[in-house]
Amino acid sequence: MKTLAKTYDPKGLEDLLYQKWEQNGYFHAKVDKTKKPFTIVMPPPNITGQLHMGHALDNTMQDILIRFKRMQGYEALWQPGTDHAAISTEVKVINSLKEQGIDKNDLGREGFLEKCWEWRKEYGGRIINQLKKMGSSADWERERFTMDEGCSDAVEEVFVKLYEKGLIYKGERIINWCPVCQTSISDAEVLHEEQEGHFWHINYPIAGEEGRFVQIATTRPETMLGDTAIAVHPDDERYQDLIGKKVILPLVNKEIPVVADEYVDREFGTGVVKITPAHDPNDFEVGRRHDLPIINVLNDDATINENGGKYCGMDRYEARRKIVEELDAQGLLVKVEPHSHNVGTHDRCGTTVEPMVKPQWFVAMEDLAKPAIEAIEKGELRFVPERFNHTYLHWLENIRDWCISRQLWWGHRIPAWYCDDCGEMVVTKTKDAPAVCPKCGSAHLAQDEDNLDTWFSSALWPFSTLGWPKETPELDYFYPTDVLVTGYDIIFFWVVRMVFSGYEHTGKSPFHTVLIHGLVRDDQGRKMSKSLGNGIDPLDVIDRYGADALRLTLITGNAPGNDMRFYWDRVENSRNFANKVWNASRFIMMNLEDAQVTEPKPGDLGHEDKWILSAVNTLARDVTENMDKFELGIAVGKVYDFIWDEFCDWYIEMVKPRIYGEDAVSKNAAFWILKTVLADALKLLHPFMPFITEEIYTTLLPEEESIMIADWVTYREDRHFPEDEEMARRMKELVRGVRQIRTDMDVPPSRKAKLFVTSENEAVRKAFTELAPVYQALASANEVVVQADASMIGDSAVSVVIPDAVLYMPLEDLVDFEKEKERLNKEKTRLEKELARSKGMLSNEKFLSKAPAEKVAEEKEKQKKYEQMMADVLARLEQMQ
RNA sequence: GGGAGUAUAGCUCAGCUGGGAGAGCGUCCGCCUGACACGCGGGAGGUCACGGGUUCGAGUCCCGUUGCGCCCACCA
Repeated sequence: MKTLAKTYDPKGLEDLLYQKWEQNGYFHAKVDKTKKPFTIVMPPPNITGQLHMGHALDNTMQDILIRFKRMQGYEALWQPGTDHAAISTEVKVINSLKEQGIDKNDLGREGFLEKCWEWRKEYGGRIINQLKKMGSSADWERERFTMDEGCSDAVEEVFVKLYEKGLIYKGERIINWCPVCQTSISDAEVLHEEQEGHFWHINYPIAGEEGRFVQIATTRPETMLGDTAIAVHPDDERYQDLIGKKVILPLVNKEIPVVADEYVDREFGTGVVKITPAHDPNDFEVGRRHDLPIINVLNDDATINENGGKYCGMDRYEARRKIVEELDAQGLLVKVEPHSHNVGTHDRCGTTVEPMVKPQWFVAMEDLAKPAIEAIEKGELRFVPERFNHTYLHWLENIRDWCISRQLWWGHRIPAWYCDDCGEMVVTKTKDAPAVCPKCGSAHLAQDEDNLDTWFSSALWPFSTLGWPKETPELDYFYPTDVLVTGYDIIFFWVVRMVFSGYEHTGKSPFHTVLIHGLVRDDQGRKMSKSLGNGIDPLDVIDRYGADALRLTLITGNAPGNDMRFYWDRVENSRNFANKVWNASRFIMMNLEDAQVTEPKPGDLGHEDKWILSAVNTLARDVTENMDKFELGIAVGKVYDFIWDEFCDWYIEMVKPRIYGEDAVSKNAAFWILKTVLADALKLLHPFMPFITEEIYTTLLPEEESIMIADWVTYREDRHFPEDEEMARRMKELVRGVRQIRTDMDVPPSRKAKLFVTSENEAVRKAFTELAPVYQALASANEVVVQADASMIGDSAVSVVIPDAVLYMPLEDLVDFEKEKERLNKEKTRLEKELARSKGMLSNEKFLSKAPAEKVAEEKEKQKKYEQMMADVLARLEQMQ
């Protein structure tokens, strides 16, 4: 048997164990119809990514569930992979090229893509290796990439299919444009932040009516260059005479009409709105209703274009200043008010997005959203915690068409070809791309320059990774998957899109449960971010405290859906727990050395043995229940408490005398229990702390190959001993009482005392007699005498009164009678309070008639005990007079 | 403007279907007791935000108030 170091050192060990697991193929799941499948798809990390606390939490939760199910006998597949992360990667590669003095455009599309693939080759595996450091037991043999052949085929399959159904269309619509990234982005990628701005009130002269103006208010004066109307509410009395007339657009000096539209809020501003269809989503709609021209005044980089006349070439903000200045000079600026309003920014770069009208590709959402909404109602999909059902539904019910085209190079290119000669468009898979135009026969065909939103491919992840659109055995067996684990910030981007894609393409929800977690924040509650520099590197934590400690820290006391803060103190505590487990095991194995342990006969088990056996049995049942309900924090908390408090601080201390004693039968029983309970506890702990449990388990049981393939602990009726659990409770109370006395009386542990236990109850006397050695160990007693009454005990003793018994501790000269009386009086006060409460309840007729019978019986039982204890306390006080 | 949360010990947070107020850290006292000082034993510390209600009984359910962040939203 290996000797174990005094403190647990995870360094080096974790990597070795991981290698062993991987080499033995424990992570690999196969199609096995004799077993039930359990599947989780890993949210694919970006190839540009570095492991952060969010990944650490997300993957720890998944690993816990997978390991738990695997031990329960499921064929557990954790399907991993990485995401090409279109825009993130493209930006990273552009920047790294820039450092080498290379411009993306000089390389051309092909050249640039080569660089991207090089990047992927160099960094794409980095985060996977970091996930392995966490102990993630994903099936790496099945690792996929969103741009690998299969996933790309799935993307084109879906695109063509949806196009043919009319659910994908190309159109001139208003979209969100990022002037820095120079691409369109979807609504989900726009963050709204409240910004302090201004409200400029401007007079627009009414055409043909010298000196008459109409006042409008705007927060973006520069867009007036693209105004093609102004609008008032059709029922607004103030402006009835204006409807149908024209106003002169200042600076541009062009006549534009006054239209009436319900969109206008009479109460807001002046009740007159300038209409810029090219640069505002609402105005775009108004423009459509009134057939207004669309004048785009911005270039892709948000400078004013040639439609802006003399402002052409100016930046949007510079133009704004200039325009305001000139309006003021012309006396058309009425006033400027401070005004806070929401500004849309690009979630990736923070740039203020500019709504623009451009030809883009869209997914029509209305029909697709319907089954995804019904999924919740039908119970085919649920969120944990449930409140996220609302978040999900609300978004789906108000969904707008999804802009899927991106002006990027890295990613899935839109599979559409145009004929240069006749303008015909062909949408088909790349492998079926036409050589000549099917309409005019021209060979001048060019593929659409745009790419797809990166989420278009991740939306298919649960089934594309399993082989779809091919009907693979994996797809048949592992799909639909079971649980999806992700943060609440990803619901709109990913979860929603996976669900409607699942229904549309496979007819099923891709998973039945979405387990949501929150953010890991810093110790001040701030988001961890690069710009703040407050991020904590999980690898650094692992390096200092081990992966098990990090995992335990992330899971303990964290409720689903809630954010948590990261504290080094808590990691330390986790590390301490690992060390505790290590040392308890070390102690057991040291003593077990050379011992031939056999299963004891039931009659050879002591109360304490049956208690701890029963306790771990109950624990297994409870923990399993919590795991089934995804209450991971509660589950691990129970294992933690059991190991530290019950097993280490009580049971191990209790059996020390037997271990060091001569009674072979009793010794064997103790050994067997220690070994059995430890093995069970390790199994229950394994999903949370895989490394340390593996190391100890295989050392404790050298015949076992790995704890990963051990069976989960299940509840056994034949290991349920409620009487012994009760006995243990009583015993602990008594021992705590003795310890309290020793502290109160300043009795050093070195001074051992004889203990008397008196009880009128014969069964209790018997149990205490059998437990005498336990008391000796736990209460530093040199002898324990059990008797029926206290008559033989002198006055010079302190006592502890517990239900059914009184414990006396003769201390001869050490006793301070006043202190002892004080103690007893305190006890008396406590009991009086309890009795009053109990009597109150039991004299309440409503309680007696309405509360469940068991509760009433329980209360009566309590009262009886209190009364008995009170009698004992009073007797002691009497005795001391 | 909507929506969903949260308010429990000095700090950070658990507390599932209503009946014991808890953990970690911190703090006080005593211990290097033959696994562990990354430890052991014993304490102190809370009107469970506030006001109502339902109930025999509420931190736990309902309504309202206040504080705090969060998400969504096209008021120019």
